[in-house]
Amino acid sequence: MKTYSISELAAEFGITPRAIRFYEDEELIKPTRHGQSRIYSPRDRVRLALILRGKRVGFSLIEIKEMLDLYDINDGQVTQLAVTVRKFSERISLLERQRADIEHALEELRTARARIEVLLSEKDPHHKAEEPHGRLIGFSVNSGVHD
Amino acid sequence: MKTYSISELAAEFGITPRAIRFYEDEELIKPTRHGQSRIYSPRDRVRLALILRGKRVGFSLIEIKEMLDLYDINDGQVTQLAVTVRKFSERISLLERQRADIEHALEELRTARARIEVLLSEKDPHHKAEEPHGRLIGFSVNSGVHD
DNA sequence: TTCGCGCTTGACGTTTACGTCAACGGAAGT
DNA sequence: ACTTCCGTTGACGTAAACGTCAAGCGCGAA
Repeated sequence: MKTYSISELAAEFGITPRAIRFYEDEELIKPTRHGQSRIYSPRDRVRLALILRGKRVGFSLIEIKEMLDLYDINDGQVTQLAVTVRKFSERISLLERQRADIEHALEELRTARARIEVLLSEKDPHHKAEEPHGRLIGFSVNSGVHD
Repeated sequence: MKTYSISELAAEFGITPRAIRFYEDEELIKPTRHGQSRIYSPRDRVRLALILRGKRVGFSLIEIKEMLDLYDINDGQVTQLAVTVRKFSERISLLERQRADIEHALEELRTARARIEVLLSEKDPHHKAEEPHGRLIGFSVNSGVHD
């Protein structure tokens, strides 16, 4: 079975060895050892990928640990399934809101960019542009205020 | 024109006055004053909403400030439009990746929840469940490792 | 054997985004 | 006049997620 050194993984994922060791301190991964050196299995590598993805979607390391533990738990007996379901449901609705936020932000950024590009194309190939007078981007007054 | 007090806005957005003052320290909002007290305009309120949405999608306060400044800049002369476009494009692709990450996470959470619910329904109404032996959720080995 | 390289474990520093007092000020009700 | 709010400005504390040394170990090449 293939193994990895800490710096290999660090390079592959674009992080530092320090970060990986930190994840170990926080008990998110437990590589084996060869003497003193850490040896990472493919499974460790997958966990690392999951950790990073978790981070990208805004989870804290503690939350990520909890979720990884939930994955692992079911290797043995099934514990507190109801709690697990509740947690997952909470996560899901949180993520759905976040996705909606992102879509809003994307929309605004895209239209803003489009307007700016119009300005640029008016300036560059021909010569002048005088029209745009007020602000470029109107705030959408109802943007994100909770219900 | 309607105005708001700091605690009004704090209550409306579910944050503390301290947080709002902090945003002012960091120059993300500049309310007017009546004596010592801060007076917030509808525009300030919108900015606050944008700040919070920015946070929800993972921007730092500094990044949010930059973006708000970009919105404002165009009230006067048009500065460094090309730079603006580039920044916006970067943001957009970053957000798109983040959205993809979220959709991955949502998928996994939903299927995991579904499987757990099956286990629960087998346990509760009738009596036993013996089959589930290995782990519940298989890691999708290629999950999020960058290209 | 000595060099350099990669790895190790502390230990302390740093940034972000506020929380948490402390001490004070002005307006409003009784 | 006194208390009660709501607001203010410091100043210090805190949690998360590492960064940044320092000092040392083991191992293969020269």
